[in-house]
Amino acid sequence: MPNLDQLSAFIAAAETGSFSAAARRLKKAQSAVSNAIINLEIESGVDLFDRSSRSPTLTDQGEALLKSAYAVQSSHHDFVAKARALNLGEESELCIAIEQNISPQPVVELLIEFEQTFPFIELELLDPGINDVAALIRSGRAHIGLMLEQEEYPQGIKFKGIGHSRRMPVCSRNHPLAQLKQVSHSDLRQYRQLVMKSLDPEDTSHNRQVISPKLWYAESPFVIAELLSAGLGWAALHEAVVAEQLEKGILVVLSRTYQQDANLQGIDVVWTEQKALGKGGQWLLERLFKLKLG
Amino acid sequence: MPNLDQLSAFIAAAETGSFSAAARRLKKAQSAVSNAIINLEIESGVDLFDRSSRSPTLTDQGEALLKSAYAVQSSHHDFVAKARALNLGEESELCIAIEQNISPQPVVELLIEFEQTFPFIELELLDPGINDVAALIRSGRAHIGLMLEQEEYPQGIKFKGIGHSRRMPVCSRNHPLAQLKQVSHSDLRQYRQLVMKSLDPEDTSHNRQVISPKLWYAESPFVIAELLSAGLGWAALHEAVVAEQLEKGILVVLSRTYQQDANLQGIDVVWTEQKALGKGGQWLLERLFKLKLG
DNA sequence: ATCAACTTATCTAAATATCAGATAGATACT
DNA sequence: AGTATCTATCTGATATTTAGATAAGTTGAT
Repeated sequence: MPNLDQLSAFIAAAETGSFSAAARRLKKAQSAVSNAIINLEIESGVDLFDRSSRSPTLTDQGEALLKSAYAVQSSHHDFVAKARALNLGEESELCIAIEQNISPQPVVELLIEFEQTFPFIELELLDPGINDVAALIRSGRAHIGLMLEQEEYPQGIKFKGIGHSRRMPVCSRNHPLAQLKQVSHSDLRQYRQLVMKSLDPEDTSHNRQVISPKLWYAESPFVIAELLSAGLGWAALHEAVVAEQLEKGILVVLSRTYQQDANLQGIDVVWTEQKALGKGGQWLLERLFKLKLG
Repeated sequence: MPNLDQLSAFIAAAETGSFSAAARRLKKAQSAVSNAIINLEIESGVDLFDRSSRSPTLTDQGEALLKSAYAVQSSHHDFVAKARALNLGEESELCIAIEQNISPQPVVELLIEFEQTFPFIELELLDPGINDVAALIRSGRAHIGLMLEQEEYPQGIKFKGIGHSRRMPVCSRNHPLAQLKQVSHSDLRQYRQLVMKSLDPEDTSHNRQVISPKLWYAESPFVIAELLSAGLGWAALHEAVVAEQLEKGILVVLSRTYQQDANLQGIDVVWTEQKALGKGGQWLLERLFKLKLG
């Protein structure tokens, strides 16, 4: 039953220690504050102030309720602030998809700042497998994505390169390939190759990676890394995926006799202009453009 | 500017999917709900509902603001509930002092239930050294205490025994005393004794514990246990304090040739009736009476 | 003790906000 | 077409809130 004006009067009076001062702060008549607090006391059934002296002082119970009053007031401020943010063009939610092959760390650093700047935007993070980011953007499920570059994108998708990721053939340190000083294509062909494959059945980009005729597929590079760690086959994986296992010595990089320079793959920011981005999305996009990855 | 009635109307309409149904739930006229929501939309500057079809549906922005509206409403409910609790005789805060020699664990189990039963009472826990609980109760700093029994308590303090704690002479496993099969008083007198002493300079109860002429004092039994672990002297400590270090073998109990039965010391609940306890304090007191410690 | 300067409580009348009821127009379903 | 249900809007009645004036109390200085 107590309303927000009564709570504001209560808070102002508690902070200033005077009903009159509270009235001046709130730009209301003294009688308005006095009435508000008396009514609040009647409705809540609690004596909030001890008026025996000149300046009213909070009772113990008043002190306790003051904390709850602050809680109401601050959540109300949040409501108003969120409405204002929406009015100024902030979206209410933003979904970002970062392909698993790409290290999220530089983006996470941006997001720390994002959280401060746009406290009311709800953020969702997706980490799809290879080449699935574009589909998420296109369907509207995600608003901004980071993915390994493709030769062509679905219509309506915009993209911009922001760096590179190194891809390298790796296997378990116990794998026969790991015992060779240098491996050639014909060496690789003798063992099972694990290839990343998109969820999208139309996507055929994985075919360009095929070297060995003995193939298994997985959507997630992390699943592949696990298989490799268990000693199964070899795969071309990105540094972000295998950095930790290389560090620990579980996986090793194969030295190649061939195409030493084809191992750099571009990283693109992708988004769509069909659904216009809000203030938060624009801010994030601009920051992503300034990144230099790899 | 938006008020609580408008937020209630917003929430009810969002939940029922209809302004009319919301009005029925809130027992108001349909026009009241319609006005409330329209005014809320004007004041916040956000279109909350899409009215193009028969039943209004939340816009994305409305969905976002609904969450904030819930936050305001629930904190307001908390305010009202807290006021009601205070009215029904709950204190706003309760301070419990548990002497360090006593294991807090049985009380902690009670407090789990307390937190559910009295969610609005702020609880403070103190863990004073030996014999300082009574002073905290007497000064009003704490409302309920658990302490090792004393022969007499300050005036105005009420107490009730709820169990016992075992006190035993302990020292480091590397200490010379630990090498003896059995220790006598004259053995103990040869080494430094560490004694718990109250903060209160008037308190002389530590004198009754003195055996050795080589004395050091500490307020906290845990500090004494640390000194013992480092190999310094011996002390009579309670099981709650040294259980862990006995388990690990850092400290050992000395086998005595004397008074095998004087090692049980009573545990009292103490409180005062000068300041009447509220509902929460009464509840806790009754539960403490039912405990059987030791 | 007296006074000045400040408090809070209370009263009144006016301004304001809120509400229920009636009505009209729109939508969905039979 | 007909029925039921919905929302927006208008209107007058009701309730609440407000400012201003006033009374009475407190504080601290003179």
